[in-house]
Amino acid sequence: MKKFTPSEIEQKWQKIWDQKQIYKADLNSSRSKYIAMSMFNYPSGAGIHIGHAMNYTISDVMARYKRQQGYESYHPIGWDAFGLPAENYAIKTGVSPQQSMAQIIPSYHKQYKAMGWSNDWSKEISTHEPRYYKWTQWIFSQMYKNGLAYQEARMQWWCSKCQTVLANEQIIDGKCWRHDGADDPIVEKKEVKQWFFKITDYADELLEATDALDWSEVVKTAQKNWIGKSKGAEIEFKLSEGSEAIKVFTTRPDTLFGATFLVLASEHDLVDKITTKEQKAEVEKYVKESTKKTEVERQASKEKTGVFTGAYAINPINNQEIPIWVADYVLVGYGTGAIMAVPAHDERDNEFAIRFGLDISKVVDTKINDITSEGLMINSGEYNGIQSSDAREKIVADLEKKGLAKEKTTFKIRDWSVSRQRYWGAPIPIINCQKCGPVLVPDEQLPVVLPELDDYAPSGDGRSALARAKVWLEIDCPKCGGKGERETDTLDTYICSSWYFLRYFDPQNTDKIFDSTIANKWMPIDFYNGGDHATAHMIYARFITRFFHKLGLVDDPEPFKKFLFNGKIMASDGQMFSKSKGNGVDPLEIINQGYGSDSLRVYLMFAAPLDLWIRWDPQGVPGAYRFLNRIWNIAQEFIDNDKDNTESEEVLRLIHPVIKKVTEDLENQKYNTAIASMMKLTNELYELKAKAGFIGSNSWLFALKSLIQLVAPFAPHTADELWSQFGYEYSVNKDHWPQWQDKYLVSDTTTIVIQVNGKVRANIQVPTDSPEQDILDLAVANEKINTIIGNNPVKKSIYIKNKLVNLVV
RNA sequence: GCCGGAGUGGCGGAAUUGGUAUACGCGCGCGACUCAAAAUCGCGUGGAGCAAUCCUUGAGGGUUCGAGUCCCUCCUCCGGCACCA
Repeated sequence: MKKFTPSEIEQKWQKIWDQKQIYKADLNSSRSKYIAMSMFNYPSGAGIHIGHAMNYTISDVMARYKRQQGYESYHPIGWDAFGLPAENYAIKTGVSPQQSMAQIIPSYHKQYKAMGWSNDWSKEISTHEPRYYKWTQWIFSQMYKNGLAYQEARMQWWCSKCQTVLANEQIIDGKCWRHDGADDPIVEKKEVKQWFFKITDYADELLEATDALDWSEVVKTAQKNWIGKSKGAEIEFKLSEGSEAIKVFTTRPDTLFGATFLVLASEHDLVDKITTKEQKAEVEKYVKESTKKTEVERQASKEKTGVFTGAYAINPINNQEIPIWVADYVLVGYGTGAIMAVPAHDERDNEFAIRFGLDISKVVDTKINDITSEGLMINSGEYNGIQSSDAREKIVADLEKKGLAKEKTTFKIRDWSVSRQRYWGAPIPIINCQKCGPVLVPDEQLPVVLPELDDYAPSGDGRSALARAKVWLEIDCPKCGGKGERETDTLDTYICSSWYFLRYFDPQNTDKIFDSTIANKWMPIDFYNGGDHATAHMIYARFITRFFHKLGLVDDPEPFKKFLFNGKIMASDGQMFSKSKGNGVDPLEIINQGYGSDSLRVYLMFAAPLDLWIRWDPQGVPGAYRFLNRIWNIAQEFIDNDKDNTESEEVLRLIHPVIKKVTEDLENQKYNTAIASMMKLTNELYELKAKAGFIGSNSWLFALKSLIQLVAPFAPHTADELWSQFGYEYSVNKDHWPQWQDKYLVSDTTTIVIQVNGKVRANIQVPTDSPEQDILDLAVANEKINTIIGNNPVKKSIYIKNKLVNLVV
């Protein structure tokens, strides 16, 4: 009897898979397509850890399962290579990021292959290669040409450690996402000229399409909140003096009679113009201080702050003169950067009014403790007595006739800032001409190749290291031929990752970003998973795909048909894995201990439902190993034994329900219960073997063969080895999935539970589908039941077919 | 504060969606094999009780023949958003 030696068989099969290219997908195949993938990886010097092992195994199992079912299954591979870590490493060591990627990526190949992931290496891509980022730059050009890319000076979040601008989603608790430790600085604001993509143009359609997605609910909610649509009205308040007017956005126009003052954001354009001489010094001081303050500081002080401008505006509904204030609780980036304050019906305004002694006027009759709810209108002139929800529309309609209001919808989502003042990214294909301003690099001159440098540190003036690359930098304007300079900003790496899945279908194309015919055959991605990026990456990818859809490049506007937001794996002590804590677990270490990657894969997929966070259990892999070893041993026993041609219904009734269960569980990514049912089956086969010894029968062979097929997505090496030992044609990992037969799902006898008053008292064996009366007779006749019921008459009985009977006495 | 999700043995977790609660695994205990250990195999394992039996899905109440599952009140934990007008 052969021993189970994962280290031998895993290497053997990895070699064979490589040689025979079993996982190479034929993109033009006439089979039905299936594509499963996890978010691609950022290659770092540290290599993969157990969290990656979990992520990538999830999609590999799906890809393998579908491949076994006969689909043309594509499990692509690529690298998200641009970004700060490689650049920081380059700054420290002088080794160029290009060079370190050339070293790191091959070492990742080894790790990925050791995990037994069924990637198609022939179509590998990496975002840092010019042949890839040529098309990242092309996307920028297309955005520009379609009016969706623009440049604007804005106050931006700035990380003094990275020396770069940060997007909102890169700020965690007021600190840079890469520098969020206790000693790290809080992000600052700095005025920088930035390139933006107009994602706000797509806000509505992104939101509309969210509900229909087959995605983890948490992610859909997060995206909806992020887009943050609210319907309301824009209302114009004329100033008491002068011709200026202030527009405010409100979702509660019904409370307009209660608007007793206006508040402008510190950065609002009119602050300067309207402030009176007397108030000027105080306002200027306040504005200066509050713009310097970071988000954290603003939130930290719960006390509302603000200052009176000295100016007044006219409430358009009742012509009352109300004061205009400046306060930092009003945000410049949302709505119009100005609000009408209704202290009677808004908690923040209420707090502010109390602090500064401003008028509070109740205009909706609400419950005492709930000032923000709806009710009947009061103190509102002709609108008194009607529902506030009706007044909302009426007031807007009435003011609209006078040109003082209109219905308006606003969004929380901001345009996507895509400029980074860093070296290691795709250069923005723009030439800044002294005469013409920014001019697009002509498409035929793409890619703008990133030059290798001696020093990769940012130039300190806010520009990237590219500002020092003289030869590269200086270039004539493509429009007028005059002197120009290349843009030194590079593109946010989120752009690289927002379209990579499409390049998987045509990775070598030098003429087009991808061939639409192939892409349309393969899109959308059938299965996508990851444990991060519920908003940023997942929204950007949707945005870019929708943009491509409008360009006519893809038919389907949504990229990911199914998205699983999986949980993460933590250290045994409940902390996150981290290098500094030294609590990391290296998958290769587990594999090399002799357990093999199959056991690791089984453990990771068995430990819990995939959306749950799990703790690393050192006993888990040995447990999974034991299970595979049991399959191995029972298979060896069959091989070593004499065969007969007998059939056993008992065996078939064990295996067929498991085939059904595992198939259905895989469809729903319920891997843990799929594995549990295979473990249970294995145990039952052992029991049966001890009891009745079916080892050499046809049915036994069928059961073992099916079990090997079922376990193959999780333990592909072990499965292929046993498959070949059974003498079947290479490979179980392609086109071999068992089919269950319904006739073996039901047994001819069933256990019926007998309850008395809802409590389980006995169970009886009866022929399946017995008539109700037979069951009731048997139940009442049952000795144990009889003693419980005694002389009490059965008042009522409930019978659930083939399950239970409940006697009420 | 708001929006999600979840509380089940010593632990990770099952439960056909209202029908035998604790599947499967880990851990633990006992036994077989062994000079011994490991590995492997077998048996046991929610709690209380000698037992019959009783109790048990965060707490309390309700609906029902029957509730982990549905409804109400409360508590705790996790995740996301957070002065978004």
